[in-house]
Amino acid sequence: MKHTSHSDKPCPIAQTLGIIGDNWTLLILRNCFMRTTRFDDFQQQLGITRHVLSDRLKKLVEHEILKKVPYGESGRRFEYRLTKKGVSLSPVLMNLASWGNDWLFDEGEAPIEYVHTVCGHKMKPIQTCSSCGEVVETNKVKMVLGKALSESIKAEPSENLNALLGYSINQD
Amino acid sequence: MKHTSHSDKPCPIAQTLGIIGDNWTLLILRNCFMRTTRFDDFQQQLGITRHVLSDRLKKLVEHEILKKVPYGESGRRFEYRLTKKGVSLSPVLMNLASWGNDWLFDEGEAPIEYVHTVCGHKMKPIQTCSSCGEVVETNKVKMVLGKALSESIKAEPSENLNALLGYSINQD
DNA sequence: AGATTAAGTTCCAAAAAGGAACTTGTCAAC
DNA sequence: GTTGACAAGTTCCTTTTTGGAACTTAATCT
Repeated sequence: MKHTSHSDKPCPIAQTLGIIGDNWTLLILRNCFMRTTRFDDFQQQLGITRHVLSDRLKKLVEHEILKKVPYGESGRRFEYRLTKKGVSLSPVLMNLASWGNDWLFDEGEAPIEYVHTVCGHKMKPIQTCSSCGEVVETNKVKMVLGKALSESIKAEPSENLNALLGYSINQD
Repeated sequence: MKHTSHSDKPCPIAQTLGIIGDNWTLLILRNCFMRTTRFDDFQQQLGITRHVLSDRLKKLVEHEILKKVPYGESGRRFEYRLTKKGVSLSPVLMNLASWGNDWLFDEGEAPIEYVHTVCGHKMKPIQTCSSCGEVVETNKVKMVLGKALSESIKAEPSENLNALLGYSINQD
């Protein structure tokens, strides 16, 4: 009935996708990271319709991923700027880019690459564990229920319990 | 005119989002990582309509993110399983989950957490540099044009060159 | 003053998603 | 050997969301 926003589910992935998981928002954010700040610039660079752009920017501002900053004397023109919350989406974008480079382009033909300015070399993002610092392999990670969700499950046992227990990776 | 797929742009983020960047695909993949393999299970767990689910699974199989494996005697029933290409999307999902945990829930109330089974502790994914191994801060990364894109830019200078030069991060 | 720019709105047609029932081939039980 | 249930989709119709283009409003440039 109501257009199902994923935001009511108790899953951080679903809720995050409820905010940024549509066809345009992550591209808007990509351009934010590339210093685009103004309405018409987003519109032209992305080829998005003005109506949809307006909606998405509003939503991003509501969720404090962007902030709308007046500029100029009159204060009637605005810049959209990433907040800390917005900047912290950077790993999501970098991993999307890295996956695209790895799987959608030939070796050495990746259209966009990252350079780590600290060491000066080309880089890919590598995931490590915040506890032990080691590189994390996908099949060495388990999902576990946090307090809130495990309580809500106890209160209302659901048929997709299996979807919440953990995961392991299928080969090939 | 044609429904703009982002796939024709020379950007790995846009192309990746052209494949997995719609409202449902990443949730389907989340459930793949949680061992869901069958059509009806996806449908019930996600509450997605069968038609859309069918489309999305087809697309994921075409892009070799999932493979469709017959099972049972008749071979007329199928499992959808992650390929290597699909499994390598794991960092994207983990970072979405980690961002959601950090920003959408209170301390200690995160509904789903990760445990690194090597060290046995709760973990968040931390990005490090594939060259020097150090932790990567967002504002210490620069985007650079790869060969293919810089050639294509030379051939056809575009008004959004600025969108391709690099980025730095806005504070707050 | 007149033209241009910025940031949106409004309106209509086209595309995509939601909802529910229907199909097709298998298996298992009566 | 007919009935019922199941798995994996399709089909059909309605509602929502996009796309495309023009219009608005106020401020700014020339």
